[in-house]
Amino acid sequence: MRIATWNINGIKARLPRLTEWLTDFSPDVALLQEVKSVDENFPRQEIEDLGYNLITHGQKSYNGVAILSKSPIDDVMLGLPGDETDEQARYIEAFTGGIRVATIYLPNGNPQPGEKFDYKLAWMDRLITRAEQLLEWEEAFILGGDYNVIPADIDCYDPSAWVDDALTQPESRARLRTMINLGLTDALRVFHDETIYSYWDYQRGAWQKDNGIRIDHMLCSPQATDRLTGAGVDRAPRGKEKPSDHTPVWIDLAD
DNA sequence: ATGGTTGTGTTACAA
Repeated sequence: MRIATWNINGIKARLPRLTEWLTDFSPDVALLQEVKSVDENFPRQEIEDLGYNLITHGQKSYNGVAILSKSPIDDVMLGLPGDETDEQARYIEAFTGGIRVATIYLPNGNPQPGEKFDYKLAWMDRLITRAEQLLEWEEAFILGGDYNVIPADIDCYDPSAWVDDALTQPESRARLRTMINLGLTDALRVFHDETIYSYWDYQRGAWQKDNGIRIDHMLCSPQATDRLTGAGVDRAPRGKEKPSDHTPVWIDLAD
């Protein structure tokens, strides 16, 4: 089965790109971020017409995540546990197609230092706690999404331009490494040891110059990693009209 | 040169 993650930067603006990608690329499961829509306005019918079930967790104007799947979606959990006062829609966990998946829109954290960076680090600590809980079950699961963390300098076209950014701070990178050290695998790195990007800024001709960064990740539990047969980046959507600034990252799992 | 662009039930703010 093929599972992909894509930060679409607005479902309303991106619906044509999303539907053509679902048709052409045909992932079994799609983890979406930054839908920027309340659930009532989400264009469910257009997606269901393509053969997908979907769960949305949205809010007005900002954030918002969704899980699309060709299989039924069960055991849905909206929101990341650990802070009942957190109202930002950044996490859905569910069971579909025989595997547990989460769609993650991790806080950007800029500017740093500051309240937003503190929120990012606290959110990552909650994600680590949730990963520890999931690992106790010793089952296959995927934590995929926009992590807003550039893991290492190889994942950035110009590390010197990003030294003060929340995406490269030691505190951000250390927390992502903690997740790896718990036993999760960065799937894209299993199949690609070269520089490979998932995001290009809209500004300064970043796409045309290939000035990208890698911030969209698919972390696999040991039982999921055992089934990994491939991983990659689908660059095609980034080159089309009215694109998202992110492009899909995908993995293939043996049945 | 602190620039540039895109999205949102926008017109400020997040990315």
